[in-house]
Amino acid sequence: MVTIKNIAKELGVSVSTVSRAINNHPDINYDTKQEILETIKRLNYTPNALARSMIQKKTYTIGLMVPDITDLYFSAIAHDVEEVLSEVGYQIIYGNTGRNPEKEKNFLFNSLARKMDGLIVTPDFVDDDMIKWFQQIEIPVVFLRRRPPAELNIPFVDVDHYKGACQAMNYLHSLGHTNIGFIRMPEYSFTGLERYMGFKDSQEQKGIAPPYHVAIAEGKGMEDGARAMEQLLEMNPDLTAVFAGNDQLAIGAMEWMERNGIKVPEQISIVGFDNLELANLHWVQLTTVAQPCQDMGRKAALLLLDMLNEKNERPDSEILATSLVVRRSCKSLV
Amino acid sequence: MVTIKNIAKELGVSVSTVSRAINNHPDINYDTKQEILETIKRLNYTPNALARSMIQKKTYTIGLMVPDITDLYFSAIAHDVEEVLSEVGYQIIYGNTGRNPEKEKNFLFNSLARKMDGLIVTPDFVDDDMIKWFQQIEIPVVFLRRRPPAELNIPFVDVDHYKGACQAMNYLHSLGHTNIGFIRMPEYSFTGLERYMGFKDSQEQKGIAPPYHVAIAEGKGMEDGARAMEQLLEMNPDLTAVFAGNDQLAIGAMEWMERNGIKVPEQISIVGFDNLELANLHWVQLTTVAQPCQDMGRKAALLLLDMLNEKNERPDSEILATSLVVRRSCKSLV
DNA sequence: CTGAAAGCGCTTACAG
DNA sequence: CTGAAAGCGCTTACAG
Repeated sequence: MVTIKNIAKELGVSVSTVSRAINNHPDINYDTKQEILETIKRLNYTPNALARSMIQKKTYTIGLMVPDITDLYFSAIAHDVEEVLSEVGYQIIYGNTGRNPEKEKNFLFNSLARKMDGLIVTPDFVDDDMIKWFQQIEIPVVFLRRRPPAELNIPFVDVDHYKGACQAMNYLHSLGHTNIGFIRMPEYSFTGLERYMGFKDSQEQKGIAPPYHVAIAEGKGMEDGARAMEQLLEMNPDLTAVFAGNDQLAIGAMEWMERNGIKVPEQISIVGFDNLELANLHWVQLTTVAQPCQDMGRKAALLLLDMLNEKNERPDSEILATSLVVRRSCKSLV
Repeated sequence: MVTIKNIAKELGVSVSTVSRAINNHPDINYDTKQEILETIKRLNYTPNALARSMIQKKTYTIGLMVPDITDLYFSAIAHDVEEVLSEVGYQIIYGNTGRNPEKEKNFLFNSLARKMDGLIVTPDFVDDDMIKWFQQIEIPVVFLRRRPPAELNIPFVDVDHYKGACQAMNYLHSLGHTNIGFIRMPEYSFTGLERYMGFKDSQEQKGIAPPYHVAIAEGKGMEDGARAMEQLLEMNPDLTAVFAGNDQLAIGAMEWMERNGIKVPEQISIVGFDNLELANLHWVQLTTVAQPCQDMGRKAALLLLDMLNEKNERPDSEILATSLVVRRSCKSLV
């Protein structure tokens, strides 16, 4: 492997001089620099980023920890984070936790050992130890789609799931629905919880008394939505509308209804959340709550950059607003 | 920042001893080791992976370069690659090229500077310079979804797109279709080209004379499929079947037909490629060619591991077989 | 079992 | 403008 030493020896100069040529240092003779640059090219020399990082205390690597890169949401985020950060010379070390606490810890601990410059993370298990850990580390961190606990002074970027759910419920209420079922995402899902709170509080504020009919889906996929829909109708055959925690669940529910001869929206109205491309399919035309999926990764990366550049040590968090996309899955009762 | 020196000083031992404790070296007194380990915990010391890598010539990082992480296919790959490799201590440095030659080169060059241990890549621009580059580098590389040019002795993992397309065409032929249109993915797509070759050769072998009616889509999305479908019917109003380069294009075409009162499969049969979850939607029920999406990332990671462990310097490439999934989008003419 | 020393490939004052 | 030297935080023979 060719090193800075080889280049120096080849030309009979010192390694300092070679280093200066590489790093565009002003204190170097023009001709010497040209010669060095040429030799570098000829010998196919690549500076060792590790050695450089050791001295400069900067690795130009950012850790990106997500629960599931396969989730459309997170792949969009990964795309944008990479786009923004690679533009200014950073590389992304990505970790997929699968919501496994061990993998989460592992990734986070490794980020210290590897001296990453910053972290963009979606942690699912922030216990007391984790909180202490986040308090100790000295590199900038941004939370993505998760709100840090009160003890942690970490900026975050998230969508206002709660308000989004309220938008959906207000719409349903405005159409005259009161007997509304809810298909909730699995309990582990933080966003699922917030959306559920939006559902519950909306019903309460509308003066609708419990019990509220909620089916908790086993997963986030379409089959899970179908099963949940079945449960929902078993416990409450009279419901006129369903609010599903995400589009996939909603579409699964629609499929189940289609198979069982229940007409949407004539017999049952349905609203989803996410506004996936799917929701706009001709056969689906699902009314749903859109979240600004494109912006999240970009915003998180920009926040982190501000912190890295010390422009802003503790930038403000961003809570992105949702918007209701009305299509053809709801019927008015009034 | 606490270093191995601090630990050593704290206990009045040498750094060598501390190092031995950390690395489970046998030549160390049991009690000393316990003391050191305890101090490490107390002082919250994390070994510097950069310093270690410099000496050991091993970074435990793998580069993963994909054109678009947002593509379902690549996010599944990224998921599996991470799963397999993180299990044995590697971390993934991920790069998204967006099919931009500059970004591709950048990522590849950086992988040398950062001393990555291996590379799993999907390059779109392998010109002569790139070929030379791949020949020079000394780390193991696996191509994913791309066949390396003949000069390059690099193993790859890919799906047999050509045969898959032939499967689809054979099916259509067996149903009596001969006037078949093809919706081709954009020209930049390598997989699109292979699938197109499968279409063309199948028609030829069936003894069907040109011209073959092909619409090249502008993108890979549903709207692109819709537009292509329109073009296809303009140039050939009599076609009885359409083979689309991927499911999204196929579904876009179906939507367009639905909007224009053309019944699938009564008037026009359609076959897709990929077997996305979408294809199984109740309203879609698209007959399509399934590719073993889960296996690719895993297989590529396993190949790379073999090379990293020097079990096998040049393992065999893997060409994964597709399978036809018959649903309800094709009608028999015989 | 332990420590002193060399060295990984660089950068950065410092002296000239 | 240039070079010698120290040092980043480790590991690894080598000697004892």
